Amino acid sequence: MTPAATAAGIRELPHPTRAEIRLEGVLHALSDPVRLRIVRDLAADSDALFSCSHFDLPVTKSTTTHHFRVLRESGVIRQAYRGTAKMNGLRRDDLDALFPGLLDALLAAAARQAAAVAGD
Amino acid sequence: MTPAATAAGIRELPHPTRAEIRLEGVLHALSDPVRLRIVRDLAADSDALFSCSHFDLPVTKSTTTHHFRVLRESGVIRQAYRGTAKMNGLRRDDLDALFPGLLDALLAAAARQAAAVAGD
DNA sequence: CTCGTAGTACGCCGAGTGTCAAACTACGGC
DNA sequence: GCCGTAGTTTGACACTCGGCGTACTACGAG
Repeated sequence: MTPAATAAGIRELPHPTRAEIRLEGVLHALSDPVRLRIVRDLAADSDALFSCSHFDLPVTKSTTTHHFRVLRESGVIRQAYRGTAKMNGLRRDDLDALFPGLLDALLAAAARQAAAVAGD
Repeated sequence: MTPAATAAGIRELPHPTRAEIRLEGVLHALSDPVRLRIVRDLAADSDALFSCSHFDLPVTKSTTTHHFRVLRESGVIRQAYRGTAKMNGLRRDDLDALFPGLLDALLAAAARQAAAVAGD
């Protein structure tokens, strides 16, 4: 069925506005290893947009969809359809405006921890 | 009973070592409004230690205990007994060493959001 | 039109979370 | 020794989360 979906043929994805982004939500979204990894990959190429299938995640498609949804609903990423693919991009501008320095500190911390674990 | 507790009369609280602190755990600990508030209060007076009862939290004592435990086990705070009271302090040195700039960015973000909500 | 690929939706499950009340332990003061 | 205060523990509850499979809906290629 998907009631309001087939109406115009355009599935609008609900994104929180910048003002609606909650710090707790962002932290919760980033407290999952899979999602943290997605964000790190996304941040590595801030300009480029990646499709969901680009990521080599250790979970199934439905779980992937779930994680991307959490990231989108918490305001961390932005999603847009392009053909059958769905492109994902970091909302760096919004996050930097709301919480200056937070994203960079977070990414640096994640990179640092990844390096520590690797060299363990 | 509390087996190894009454032995010496000193209840040692298990803290993760600096190397054991995981970024995901810290983010998860801070993704709860109650715990984020505790950390903010703690950070306001980094030198001072506060007892659990010092905080005016909208939850019962047992829930408070639970939140403090999550914070301690994730490596965010350090706890020590002093008489019947349990003093709580931020592990700022460890966190700054592990994730430079993260705590400051987090606290600034929390303060910024609190101000935005207040002026809503 | 048909088919394949990309992603979604739904339901299910086990595990974990936040909350509470109630019973308990520990310490200090009387 | 007794009592009150501070905090813990336990068990219960509703809820959420992360994971899965399956069935489904788009869109593009042929």
